[in-house]
Amino acid sequence: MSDTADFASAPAETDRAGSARPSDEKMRQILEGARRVFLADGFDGASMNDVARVAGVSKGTLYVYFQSKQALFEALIKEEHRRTAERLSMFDEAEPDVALVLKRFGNALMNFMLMPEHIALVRTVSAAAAKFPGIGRAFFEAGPQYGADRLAAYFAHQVEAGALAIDDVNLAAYQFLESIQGFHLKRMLFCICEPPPPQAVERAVARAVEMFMAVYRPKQLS
Amino acid sequence: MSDTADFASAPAETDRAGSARPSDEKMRQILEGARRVFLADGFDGASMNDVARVAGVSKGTLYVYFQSKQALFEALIKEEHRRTAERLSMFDEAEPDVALVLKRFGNALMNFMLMPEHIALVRTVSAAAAKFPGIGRAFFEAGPQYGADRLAAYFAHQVEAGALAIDDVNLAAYQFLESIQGFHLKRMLFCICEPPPPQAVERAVARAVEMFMAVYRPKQLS
Amino acid sequence: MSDTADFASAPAETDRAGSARPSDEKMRQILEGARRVFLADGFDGASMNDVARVAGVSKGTLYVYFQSKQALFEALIKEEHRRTAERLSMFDEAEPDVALVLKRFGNALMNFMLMPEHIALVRTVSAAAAKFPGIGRAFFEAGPQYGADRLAAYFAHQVEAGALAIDDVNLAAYQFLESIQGFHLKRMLFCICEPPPPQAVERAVARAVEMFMAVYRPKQLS
Amino acid sequence: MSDTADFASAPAETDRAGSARPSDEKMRQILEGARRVFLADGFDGASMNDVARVAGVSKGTLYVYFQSKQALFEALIKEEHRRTAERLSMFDEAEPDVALVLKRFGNALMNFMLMPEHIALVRTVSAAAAKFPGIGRAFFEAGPQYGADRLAAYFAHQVEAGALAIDDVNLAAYQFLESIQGFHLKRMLFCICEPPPPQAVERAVARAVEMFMAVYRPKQLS
DNA sequence: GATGAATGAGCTTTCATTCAT
DNA sequence: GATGAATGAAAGCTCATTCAT
Repeated sequence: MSDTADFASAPAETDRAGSARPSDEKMRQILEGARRVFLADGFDGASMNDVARVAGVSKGTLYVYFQSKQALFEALIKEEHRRTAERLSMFDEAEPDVALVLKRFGNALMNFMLMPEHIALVRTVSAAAAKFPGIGRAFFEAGPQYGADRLAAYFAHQVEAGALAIDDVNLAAYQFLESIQGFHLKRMLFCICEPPPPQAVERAVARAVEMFMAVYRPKQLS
Repeated sequence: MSDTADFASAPAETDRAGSARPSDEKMRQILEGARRVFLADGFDGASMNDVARVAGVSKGTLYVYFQSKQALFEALIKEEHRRTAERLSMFDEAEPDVALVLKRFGNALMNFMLMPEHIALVRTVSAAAAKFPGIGRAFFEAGPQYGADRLAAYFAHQVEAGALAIDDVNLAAYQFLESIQGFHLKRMLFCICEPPPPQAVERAVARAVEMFMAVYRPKQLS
Repeated sequence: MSDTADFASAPAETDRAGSARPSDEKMRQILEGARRVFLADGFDGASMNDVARVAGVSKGTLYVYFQSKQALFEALIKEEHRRTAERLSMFDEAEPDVALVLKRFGNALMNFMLMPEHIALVRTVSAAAAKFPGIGRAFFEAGPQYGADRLAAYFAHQVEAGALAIDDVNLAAYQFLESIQGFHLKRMLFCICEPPPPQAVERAVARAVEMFMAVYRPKQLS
Repeated sequence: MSDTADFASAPAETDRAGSARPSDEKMRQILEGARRVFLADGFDGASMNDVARVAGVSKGTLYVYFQSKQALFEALIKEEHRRTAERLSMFDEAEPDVALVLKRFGNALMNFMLMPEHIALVRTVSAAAAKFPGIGRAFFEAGPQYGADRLAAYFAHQVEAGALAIDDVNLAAYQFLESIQGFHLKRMLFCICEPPPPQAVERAVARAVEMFMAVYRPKQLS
């Protein structure tokens, strides 16, 4: 999926029954330290010294687990992809009220995306994308694209069931996603403010759903 | 407007007859060099050495015009704000076809925002926003917010004229802006691809306008 | 013989029936790895990591057999002394044609000394001699000096037998040895070229023998 | 003549009337520091930290004058070549006593070659030759080869003048040079001892000249 | 005995910044 | 005003060595 090396320098994993070997523990410490430092300072701004200190290991140990700063960064971003993708919840296909499903989904998505940690990730990855295109691409595919694909699939089901009237489900998915996120996400990306109050988010989602339903609600029932 | 120093160290401008004095020339060279280097490498990734070389001046000269790397960066970003704001064209209030105005505006906006240079600016600023909040805020205000305000004002006029039916013109402005940009901008931010072909952009704009008009076209005709 | 530690940390050798015990095997592996790495990279340029990898043992094992990098290096050089000394073949005392004996010896010596491996050893030892005088001395005694002593002893026999007329056999031995080696050895030491073709070596030896015989052939027979 | 870069990173030399610009002074300091440190510790054993300290400049300054450790080392060795070649004195073509000329030359050569500094240079260069073949080659050409060429030219003149009978002047030159140097040079290379007492050197030279004259003195007197 | 994870000092190199000219 | 030589702190990374298993 990506053009970058994959944990290449990690100590060989013997994979015995999932027991936490010392190296697993160190690996977790290192990635956690890297997460804190890289997301706060960006790739160029972070120093391996800081990573080591925050992770609570020696500088040398970092290089036992990862070949280079870049390799550690890439491993971290991949780890974050995984988490990101896992956070995208399922849609309740059984629920007949499509607007309700979209509202729930939209709110969950926003609560996740506006977390300072996620904002930091977006910032860091987009900045790094100029240097490491593979990282940007992998993140996009695991994040925005993956989410849009899932939503489009949901739309396709609902269209089949007669609950929505959409000619291009992919386009509709992107339209919906962008219309909820855009405003608050941009504000936070550029560091305008603290996360907005929940009501503000809910209102933004509600308006986006209204707009969406106004356009894509089946017309023929009337 | 911003909490950061303002060209503080630039040589006093005596502004005689608008003729290009040597220091103006140097200043322009430096900012041009800074633009090339900072936008390519980010704040942390850029070195003053590179800036000096690309600008064609000595390293010492940089510090004659700007107190520090940070001051130079801030001056650069402010310069870019100015250009950005200037690019946001006026709306043709006289044109009765609102959809046509929106299409023209949307296309012009996208052509500008998807330029690799602008993408680099967005990346650089959002990354820097974690370190220099003032810079992020200033950019947001001069860019996205300024554009949204102008669009909202246009909407307000059209509502007054009966050409649109919008209760919250600010929200409508953001909805419109995000629904055009989101998809392609994100793809480029994460380095997915070259600028999309003009047709793709036109199609995205057309769809956004359709959606917008479906929701906000005055209903009284029925 | 030398002022440096002597295999101090090697596992005690119980020497049972000469069978290859595991530790003997490891020891051989380690010394072979050390030989490859130290002769290629020099003492400072070599890393224990590389030695371990090339030897096919773990880094820790190195320190089971040798106290330190320096101790391993010294052990290696001593091992090489032994091989070097063993290579210096006997002289055929029975052969009446002294010139023939010298030619054979000279050719054998040169073939050995110009082997890339031996050149690497000379380079490495002479460089290390500044840091570890004992190593340089031991090598000199086991190599050049040992060879000269053997040759001088042969000369003494021939003088006694009336086949040569030499007043200072030691000096004569050094003169002979240097006049064969010098040119080609220096060229290879300074990396001028691949080993010279056998004919070139044979010619150099022949000339040296001629010169030697011209000076030291007994004059009174005529 | 060599395949390595030539003072590439040194500040541009404006070469005005040989006046000592500040950078010339620093350059000399740096090369002097490098000489002390590299010749004492070898290329790998030396650290740029030590060079800076001994030279009395900051570490950063080293990199203003030389791109890298390797570049500094190469510049140093080239500087030493120059000195070496300059030390090889002319032969007194007018002196009719060839043996006397050879003795004087031999003694001067040995006094130079056995200086601890020169020994250190030989060690360092031969060790470095494995890593940087260009350096070894350049040194060989500027040193041993250059000297042998000069001596061969002198021989050619004397042959023409009837003072010597030599068929291969090149070979004769190498034979002579090696037979004086070999013994003492090797002893010092392998760190056997302090420089030998002058008498020992004179004796070695005298014997070499005797041997040489025995072989190459014109035979037509009989 | 053998391992390899872990260390911290030290390596080469870069960088933002200063200052005499 | 403009320069570029000089700096020292800090960067990424390597290494000889140790120690629990």
